[in-house]
Amino acid sequence: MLRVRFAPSPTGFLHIGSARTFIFNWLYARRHGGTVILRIDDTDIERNTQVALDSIFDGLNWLDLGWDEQYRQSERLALHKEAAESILRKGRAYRDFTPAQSAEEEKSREGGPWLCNAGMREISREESDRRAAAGEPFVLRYRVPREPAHDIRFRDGVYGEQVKSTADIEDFALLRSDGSPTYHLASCADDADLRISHIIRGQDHLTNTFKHILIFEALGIDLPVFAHLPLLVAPDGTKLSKRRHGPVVSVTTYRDAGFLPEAFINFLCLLGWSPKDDREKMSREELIATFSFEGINKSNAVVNFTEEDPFDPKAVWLNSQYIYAMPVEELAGKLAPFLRAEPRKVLAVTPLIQERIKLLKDAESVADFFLVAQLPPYDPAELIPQKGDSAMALRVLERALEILPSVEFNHAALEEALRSAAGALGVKAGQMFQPIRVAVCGRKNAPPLFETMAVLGKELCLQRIEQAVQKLQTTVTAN
RNA sequence: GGCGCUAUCGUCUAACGGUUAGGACGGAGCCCUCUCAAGGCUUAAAUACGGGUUCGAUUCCCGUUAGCGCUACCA
Repeated sequence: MLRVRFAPSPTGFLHIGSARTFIFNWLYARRHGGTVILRIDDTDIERNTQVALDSIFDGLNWLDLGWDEQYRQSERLALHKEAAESILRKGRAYRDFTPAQSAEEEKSREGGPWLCNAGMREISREESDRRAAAGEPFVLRYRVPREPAHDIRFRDGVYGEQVKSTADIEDFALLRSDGSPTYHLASCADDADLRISHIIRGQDHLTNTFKHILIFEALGIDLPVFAHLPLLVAPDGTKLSKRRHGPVVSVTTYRDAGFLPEAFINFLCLLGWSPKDDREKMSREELIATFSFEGINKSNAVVNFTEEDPFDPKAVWLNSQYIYAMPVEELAGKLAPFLRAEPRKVLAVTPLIQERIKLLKDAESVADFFLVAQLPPYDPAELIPQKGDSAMALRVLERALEILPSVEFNHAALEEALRSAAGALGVKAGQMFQPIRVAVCGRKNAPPLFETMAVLGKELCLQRIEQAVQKLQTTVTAN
């Protein structure tokens, strides 16, 4: 039975690298009919926060992929302790009574590899038991088999054969001096207990895997399959981090900007993985059917964001492709929270802005003039058409005011009326449309004029054109 | 410092010894067009460096350089 797990620790919001790890785990499980386990790795009591935990669930829920089982490490401490004791009983761990070192002392040992605190490995079991019973604090360390050293090897699903000598592995901690389990112990004990068959995680754990293999061996369980994912890095090449890069790496930032979860997932999949053909936009089903470790790249992938633009242009482009392909009713539903207008209005506006937004949030600025009662102030010079003057603008608008009351507000009738009016005035169609567009929308760049006018309605259009005429007249007299 | 991983256009990537080194995003240009978009077409842009192996290396090996990761009683 194939079982995978995603194990975030609630020390900050869910970041996009973690989200990708989750997605790849999910895809792999769905592809092979396996089980997805969400395990909250909250053994670091100092740094865990409820806000972070909520943010992780916010992000995960938004992705809408779901999972099958859920656990919390802090509720499984007895299991971790038991694992630690069993390792100690087997003689594969020892108590280290050395007091915790300060940061400065840590620095002083730089220059050579630290492997263990000399002497502590050799303390007799009797003395060790006695001192522990007397209440002396200790760190429980793995007794890494050295002298003779031997190679630990495994085959990574992505990186291939991996070898490391035990001579290069330090006696890492299993239990802290307060008795709490470290990440390595808790993670392995849980992976063993939950019968995780495939561990798919970030490449930052590649070298930790040797330690984990030692723990699994001591626990006496079969090794799972390991597959490590290349890291997501910032444009400066450093690992994405909440501290250095801020909210741009948070999944909820993407949600709030109006990414569609499908597009976001699609984008993340393309970072460090390739279907090996030229497909870019892929549905959830296609991703499940295509995903495999063979397609995963070995080198880190840059998420291309800047201070001015927090989102990778490719993510934005993919999102736009999903928006363009979406049925109007569905898109209108997604747009509603961003537009804060009545559903009927949103539905009418949606087809006009669908191809003009890349993020749902863009709708706000693209569709504003549809939704406000009063247009924000604009420069009357905008009303002047190409190769024309304010007199021409005035003639056009006044003419529009004459003919529009008797025109039915639909595409065909408006086009017919305005084109023939242009002919009668001796101006080009564009010169006719431009002043009206600005009068009605308050700016030069807007959706197609006739549909726009139809949605706005006759009354509002006439009102706005009248206002434009007044603007022009006051500027003319002022000059 | 030690150990490990990685290295193709600005970015994401394809080419698992033989290609004019392909695609996508972004850029530039053209077309379409009532503006803006969308769409179509065209274009610039890469094998980090140095040695091998081979008839032939982006591809295999070694070295250099660079980046990243681990080296915690963080995860």
